Amino acid sequence: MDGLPARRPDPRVERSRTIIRAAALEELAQSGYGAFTIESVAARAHVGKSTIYRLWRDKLDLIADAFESAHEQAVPDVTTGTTAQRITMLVQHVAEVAADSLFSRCIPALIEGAGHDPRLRDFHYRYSARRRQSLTELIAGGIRSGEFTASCEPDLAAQAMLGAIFYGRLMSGEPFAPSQAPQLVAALLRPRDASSPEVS
Amino acid sequence: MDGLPARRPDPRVERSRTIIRAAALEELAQSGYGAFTIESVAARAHVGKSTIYRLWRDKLDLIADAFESAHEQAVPDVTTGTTAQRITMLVQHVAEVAADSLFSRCIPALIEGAGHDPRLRDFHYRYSARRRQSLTELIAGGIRSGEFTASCEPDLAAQAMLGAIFYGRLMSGEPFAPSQAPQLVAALLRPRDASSPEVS
DNA sequence: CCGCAGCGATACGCGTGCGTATCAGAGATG
DNA sequence: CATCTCTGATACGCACGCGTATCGCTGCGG
Repeated sequence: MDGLPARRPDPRVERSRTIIRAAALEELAQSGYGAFTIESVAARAHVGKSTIYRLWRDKLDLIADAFESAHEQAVPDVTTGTTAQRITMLVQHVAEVAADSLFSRCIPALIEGAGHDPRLRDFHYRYSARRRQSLTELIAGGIRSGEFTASCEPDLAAQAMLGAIFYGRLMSGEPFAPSQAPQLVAALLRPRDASSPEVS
Repeated sequence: MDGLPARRPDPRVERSRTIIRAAALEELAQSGYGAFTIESVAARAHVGKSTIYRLWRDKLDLIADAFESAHEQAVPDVTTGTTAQRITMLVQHVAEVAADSLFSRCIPALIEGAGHDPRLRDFHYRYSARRRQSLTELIAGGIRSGEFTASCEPDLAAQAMLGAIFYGRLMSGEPFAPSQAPQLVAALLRPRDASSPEVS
């Protein structure tokens, strides 16, 4: 039915998409959601405004797409070591990303945007939930296997770990130091054998 | 030196200030920082735009002042019970405020605004730091007095408790349930005598 | 090497919010 | 009751950003 000649895709299109998405994220990081403008993105990307409107319907569409593309910084699956070690590494990884990455600098914008656009809200909640769930499952697994005893529900422990990280990021000038991760994890998981470590 | 007749202050002025500050906070909660407009506030407060500009220099001045006035919801000084109980009550209080209060609904706006205006940033950081510090001191006191053993540095424990609360508020649809507060506190503080409570 | 798709630049109409100015009337003062 | 401050309404000029349209040019595909 399609008598179309099936022309090869022009490489310029994908190149534009990539450049513009990156510029959009930088703009979100710097200006936030409210002050985000298509014109700033165009200037930052050294691109004509029309190119942006050719590739995305509107401002919101670009923002949502930029976030979704940034999502690809997937959490690396740590599969070596004891469960406690794997948990520590996961927490440490999240702390590092939160401390310094383009995506993390966009989180304030994402929070603000989530209050305005359902599509952003869905993305934000889903993304956060996924990160939290994988940590929860790791903790639950460690408890099931008897490696340690949790001092509270796995999900609550996960929330405390992630919360500590983001509290530093969002509510104070000093981000959470990744080096504190082991201490934080140890505080919430009690090895079955060893006695509790004392802190003077 | 002042030959001024010292006229009594017109009550309408303070009344306007109060009404407009409240409307500004509601506007921040609903629209966020970026979409905040003086004209919306005026409409919401059933007040002329000129009245607002007569009492505040500009948009930022109003926002900063509205936040500072909301700050007055001071944390009640809990002074009864064991230190652990006082900590639990404090955490529970923060959780309740975070779950549902006008001020807490403004936090996304505050975070966004902190990225743009130094005055808002100072307020935000100072306010958060104060809350965190009072919790830290409470924990440190309980450790010093030998009531319990912390499983980590007091400040880190405080960060985990507050973080868990705000993670629920900002990063997922479900706010932190205040009923989880005792479990969270217990997980991070170990009574010196009793054996650790097990969670199946 | 031809033809066309994608490109940057530019200009446009529109809406919106800023911060200012003006003005008549309501309400507090004394 | 006379006075004068504060108030809400309204209009203004300005700047900015949206989303659209147009136009030559560039560089890719065939």
